[in-house]
Amino acid sequence: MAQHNHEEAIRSARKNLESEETILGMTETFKILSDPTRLKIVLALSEQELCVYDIAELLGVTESAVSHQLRLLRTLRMVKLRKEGKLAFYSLDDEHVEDLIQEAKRHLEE
Amino acid sequence: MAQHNHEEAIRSARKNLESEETILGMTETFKILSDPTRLKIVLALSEQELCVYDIAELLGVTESAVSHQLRLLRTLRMVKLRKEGKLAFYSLDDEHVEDLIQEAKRHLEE
DNA sequence: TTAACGATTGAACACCTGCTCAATCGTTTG
DNA sequence: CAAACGATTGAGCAGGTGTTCAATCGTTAA
Repeated sequence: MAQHNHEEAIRSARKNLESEETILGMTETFKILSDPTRLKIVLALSEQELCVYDIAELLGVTESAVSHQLRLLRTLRMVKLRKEGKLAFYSLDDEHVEDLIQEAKRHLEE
Repeated sequence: MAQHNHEEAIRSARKNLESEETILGMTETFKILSDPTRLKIVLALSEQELCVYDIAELLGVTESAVSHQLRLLRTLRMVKLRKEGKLAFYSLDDEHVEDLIQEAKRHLEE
């Protein structure tokens, strides 16, 4: 005998879905933090600004790779840029990012 | 004149980096939530369990696609499974996931 | 001015991801 | 039993992602 009402379950669950636009915005946020290089960059910038050269040295990757990733982070307004001579100093441009990271860390610990 | 001490900046920033293992764990968490289909599944399950058929209907995708994604979500212990006859009921297996999602939503709204 | 340095850019490449499709399994129904 | 249904699986494919490499730009130092 059928004990499960498909239509009712679907109707009820639909209430918890966000709009397509909100969904895509949220997945973009998660995606930008889902790459080790980018996450390390955000962590490195959590308490101070750094130039591209320093980030590359710190992470052991080329400046080119860092520059490409910083471009993505800038597009999503996660970091901002300050130019000084030939140096480009980057810093965090969003106070919520660190909360997200702390939450993810908490998820791992338990 | 050089006004920026590269070595000191790098040394200081290194303190904010987590271990490689922690970094990878965090990026995995973000990655699993960075796909629209998977995020919708998690949202749909936020207040009730659902079978694969219902999730597929709700999202307008095939049961196969849902099953593939549920497998990934189960691997990361984000959802758990309860079998009842020929139905497979899935539900959330992590109370931190919703906090992460709320944080991402807050990030969008401001 | 020339050379060196920090940074950026675009193309190319290898790798990964998510879906479709078809086959299959387990359970229930006729 | 056979048929139907819900679910799973694996191969294959199209699209996306992150890095390297080489070329280039802007600024500073020689």
